[in-house]
Amino acid sequence: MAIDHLDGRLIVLLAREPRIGVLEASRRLGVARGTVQARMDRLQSNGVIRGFGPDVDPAALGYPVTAFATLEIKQGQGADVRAHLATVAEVLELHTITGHGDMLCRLVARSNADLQRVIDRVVGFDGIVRASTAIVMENPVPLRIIPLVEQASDDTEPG
Amino acid sequence: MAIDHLDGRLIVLLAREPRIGVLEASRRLGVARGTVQARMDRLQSNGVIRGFGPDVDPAALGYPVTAFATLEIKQGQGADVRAHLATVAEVLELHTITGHGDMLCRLVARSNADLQRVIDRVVGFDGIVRASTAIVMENPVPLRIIPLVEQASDDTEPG
DNA sequence: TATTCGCTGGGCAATATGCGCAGCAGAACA
DNA sequence: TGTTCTGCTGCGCATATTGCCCAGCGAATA
Repeated sequence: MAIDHLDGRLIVLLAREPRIGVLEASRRLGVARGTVQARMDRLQSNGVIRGFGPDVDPAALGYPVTAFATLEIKQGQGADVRAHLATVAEVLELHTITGHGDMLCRLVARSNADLQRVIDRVVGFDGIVRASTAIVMENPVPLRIIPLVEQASDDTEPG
Repeated sequence: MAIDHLDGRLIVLLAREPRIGVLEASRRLGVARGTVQARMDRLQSNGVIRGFGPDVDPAALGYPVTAFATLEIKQGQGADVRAHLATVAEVLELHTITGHGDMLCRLVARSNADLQRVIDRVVGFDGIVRASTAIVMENPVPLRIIPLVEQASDDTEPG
């Protein structure tokens, strides 16, 4: 479950040079090829590494606007709302949360005007009582995981 | 900029079988190897595909708790706050959003109790006036991009 | 009509992969 | 103290893939 320092270095290396081969990775890390192979297998069957899916930029696809919407759901309609939102391609992720509002979702749109269409599509569903939207202006820290990986691997093996 | 249907199929294929080679991809798509190579190069230099970084699961690293925090920032302290949050490994992403100079960030923690430590760390900074946190309970739609890719490629080439 | 562009299909040397193997050091354990 | 695991090493081999070249060809374009 926990990762050691070699795992951490391997993940960082993979993040930096994603299309690197096992052999080259073993050279960079200074370990045997079989070791890298075994570590990668373990990390993947552990679920630490879910996959190596291509990291697609919505903006480059023509969806440069990102927003977060907090949704208030009618009692007992949760499952229907989830199913509805799953069918909307512009809904990139959906969470159920504590506190004010019941769900939080990340939306993308082709423009600010187009965002209105997306929101209408999202909230145009019976179970949704109210939606409150915040448009993203800047993204000073894009989604990242490497610092956490380094922290986790340092926790395990301080050397 | 826009992607055609072949690009879409290629991205979907890469998403489904990430460690696939160029040759195998060309066989699956029924096109020449050079074509796949050229498309991949183009998608990457376009910025449509940012990379193939390993998709690491924070939960498997020992951080199963996710939360979103909305921050209220003291006027003119934005840059300092951004720099501060960038140093906190548990801050996985940070956005500035519309409203009153506010920010939205995604946090992870080792437990609900540990989340308190993270929040203290986040808000224990001069420029932050107030923080409101929503803990994620379920994640019905994990971060995804494939439906949007399919939509974008269908827009371009309906056939 | 001439040109450009993207795709095809082939060939080539160099490289990487998947796989198996034995040896070895350290840790756990009786 | 001796035994058993476990993980890493370093090696070899057959096969598959890569990176790079080329000429031809059809469609769109000037």
